Amino acid sequence: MEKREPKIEIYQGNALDVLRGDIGTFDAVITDPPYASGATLAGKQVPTGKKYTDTKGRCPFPDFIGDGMTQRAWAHMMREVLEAAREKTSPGAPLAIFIDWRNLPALTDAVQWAGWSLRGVAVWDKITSRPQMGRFRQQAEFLVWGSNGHMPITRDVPCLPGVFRASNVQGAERIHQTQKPLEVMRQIVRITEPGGRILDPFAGSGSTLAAAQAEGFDAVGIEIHNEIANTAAERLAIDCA
Amino acid sequence: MEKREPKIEIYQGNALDVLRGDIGTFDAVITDPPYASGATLAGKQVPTGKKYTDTKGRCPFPDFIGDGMTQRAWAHMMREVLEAAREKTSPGAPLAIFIDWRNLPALTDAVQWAGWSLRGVAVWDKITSRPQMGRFRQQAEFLVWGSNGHMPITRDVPCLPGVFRASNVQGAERIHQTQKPLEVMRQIVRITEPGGRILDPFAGSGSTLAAAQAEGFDAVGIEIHNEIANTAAERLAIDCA
DNA sequence: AGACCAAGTGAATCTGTGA
DNA sequence: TTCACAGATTCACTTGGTC
Repeated sequence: MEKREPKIEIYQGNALDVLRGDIGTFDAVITDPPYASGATLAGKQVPTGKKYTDTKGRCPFPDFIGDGMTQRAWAHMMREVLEAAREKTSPGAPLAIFIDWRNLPALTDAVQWAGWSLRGVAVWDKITSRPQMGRFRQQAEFLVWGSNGHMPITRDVPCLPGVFRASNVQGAERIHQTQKPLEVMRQIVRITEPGGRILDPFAGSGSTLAAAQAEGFDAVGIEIHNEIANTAAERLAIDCA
Repeated sequence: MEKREPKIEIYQGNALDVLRGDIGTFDAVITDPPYASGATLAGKQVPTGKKYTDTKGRCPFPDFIGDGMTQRAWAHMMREVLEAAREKTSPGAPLAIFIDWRNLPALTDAVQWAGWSLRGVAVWDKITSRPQMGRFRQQAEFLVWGSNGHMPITRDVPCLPGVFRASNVQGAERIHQTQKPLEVMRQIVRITEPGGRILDPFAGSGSTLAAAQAEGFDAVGIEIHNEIANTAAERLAIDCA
């Protein structure tokens, strides 16, 4: 059998608006949303430009939209997007969402409110991170995952790891602040059944899409920020819709 | 300077009752509570003996009390115990609690309701676990940690890892179903300032106490189950109060 | 090398209740 | 009595490590 080239698409726009349009159905939802990490407590939001700066105060990346929300507003937004996504998703399809420890409880709530079955929390071990005297390192990010209702174990998908060990993307490879390593994303997209079509409603630099491409899945990304969407399209050598 | 032998104590009884008595003050709270993981949904409680069996249906360890509660009741119990513990704890003292992914959101709530400042989530990577086709392995447990109010970074404590990789305790070493590896516990108790006194309100097999002993901290454990308390006391070569 | 094991899980089967 | 449904019980099972 001849190998078909996977079809990868990016839409520039708001996830909810795009999901309300005619974009077909999906067999997996895999994403890395903005984290609202400046806003664990109301009134403590930090402008994004101040947070992701290097030691000299430079911030080489565009701000995200969504970061800087309060956790309440963020959870509400996530629930709406996840619900809209679920409505375009086949029964039993998997869901996988990256999150940090601060927003993990809010996200597990949002996932369940949106009608997904919560099934577990996997871990990305970044191996290194900024050390802090007298504390445990902030060395891991989390992958909350679940399914659209009942998920039979007879799907044509192997057993996948529960901890991914990989260093952060650094140097010229890195085109987005919170970019996930391709080797990690390639393992994660394999939760999709062969031939499946993946949705990433917060596509960012397009790591999910690149992994889908590498593993032979069709994929659709949505990215609200124009500049980031164009960078991702360039990386994937496709046009941005 | 001569090295003093650390003082390790175990009380057999209910954590709340013992904490209301005269047991002095503490410089850290480190524990591994029952997870109530059979009861994520009300009405779905599984008797402990049925859950942690091997492939032949054997279960060589006694049940724990607390497992099999609904998540609501469990969260309420945790809040009460953590609040009572905090009242016996010095300002800025660290808190560290093991939990699985099901109860992590409920626990972060309980920690905050009990007046502790939530500071992070570390990870124990168990390396192996039961595989399941088409899923991410359930390969990690979590360590929710925080402090009793403001926690200065000038404490005399080094930088500690955010991910602990260690295999489960197996064979004759294992005296409790859910025993944590000593090498992991030794790293965790080091969150305590030198010379500090550690409280474990759910002592179980006494891994926290053994680690405290090995690292030179005083420690007090509370264990409700008589048989388990005696086994722990034996392991630590002390008497059970 | 080989046996054994995993803070389990899903599917199939059995049991009990109410219409 | 039969059927529908929910809850409870039983059982088969998977990978990679450790002993």
